Amino acid sequence: MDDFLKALEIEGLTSRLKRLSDTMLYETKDLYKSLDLEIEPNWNLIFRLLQAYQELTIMEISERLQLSHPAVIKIVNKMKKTGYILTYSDKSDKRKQILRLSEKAMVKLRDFESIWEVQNAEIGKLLSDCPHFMEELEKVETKLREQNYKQRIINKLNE
Amino acid sequence: MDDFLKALEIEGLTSRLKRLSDTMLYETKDLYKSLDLEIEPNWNLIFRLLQAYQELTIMEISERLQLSHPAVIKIVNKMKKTGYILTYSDKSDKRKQILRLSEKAMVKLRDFESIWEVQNAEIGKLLSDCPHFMEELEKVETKLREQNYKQRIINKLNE
DNA sequence: TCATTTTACGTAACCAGTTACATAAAAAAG
DNA sequence: CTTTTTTATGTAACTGGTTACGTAAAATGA
Repeated sequence: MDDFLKALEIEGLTSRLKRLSDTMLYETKDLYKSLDLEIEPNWNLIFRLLQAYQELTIMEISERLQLSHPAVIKIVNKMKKTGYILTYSDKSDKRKQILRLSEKAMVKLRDFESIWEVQNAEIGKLLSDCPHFMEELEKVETKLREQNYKQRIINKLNE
Repeated sequence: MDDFLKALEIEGLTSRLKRLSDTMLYETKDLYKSLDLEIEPNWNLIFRLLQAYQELTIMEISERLQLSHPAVIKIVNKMKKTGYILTYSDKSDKRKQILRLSEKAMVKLRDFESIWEVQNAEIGKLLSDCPHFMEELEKVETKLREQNYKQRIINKLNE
């Protein structure tokens, strides 16, 4: 079966990126379910952040991951429900909720680290004959950070 | 602001792909809204398919785009509501719904083609110093088609 | 020809994101 | 001080995907 998105060349690119990212997401969910791991795809990001910084607020996570704050709230609420994250409110700024990893999280991390390692190795293999992929992805991200996609199109239309 | 996902290297890749694909999706929606165009991101895929094949069923679209059939039904229902798609049921197989572009779609397509052209040119520019991106993306897709991501991990764990 | 299996479509419930809006606390400005 | 603006968080409604399940028609096979 030929891939119509590929045949569209440039016009199919964003849909292919979405397809790839959705595939990774749903297969990873399925993987964790099969292995009976109490974790979701992308929770690793929060674990990694809190490993690196110990304590962070919702907004700090939101900025560092470049995710909207409601998205972070949703992830964090689930991780609180499973007992991986503890929160308390900042004494000097009562608006802020300070997040840190629980003892349970520290213990579970050992299991999680080993599966993440396998996943990373497999992704490495998928990229084994793609030596420019990461670097070129970064170039695209950088360009879009300098000027966003929508604005690029608007400017072009006004030329 | 440094990008934490980038710092995660391989481990941040799938989240970066999701972030990029979400960004393109939401900015494109926003773009069409600003321009008052009665179209959604990814409707172009259906337009292109029906331009190429004139008539297709839900399942044929689903296979060619590698999207689940409920996803196709949702897109197509919206496009029917805006009057771009006409349907009738196959005489010789009453299960099948045959889809084709309406006259309205053919007229609107002229406007849409011109904005898609600008979008494609801009994406081309984003990729201008990424000569391997499309080709390497395809390599990854091919590998995942040969054996899916989940199975790769499972196999590795059983080694 | 009739029972069984497969296929096409549809619906429901879920998921991970978004934007838009509300509220309360902190910071800035008068 | 007090008013105004900004910031941190939370909630609601929406979006474009998914899987799971149901149903009717077609194809298969005994």
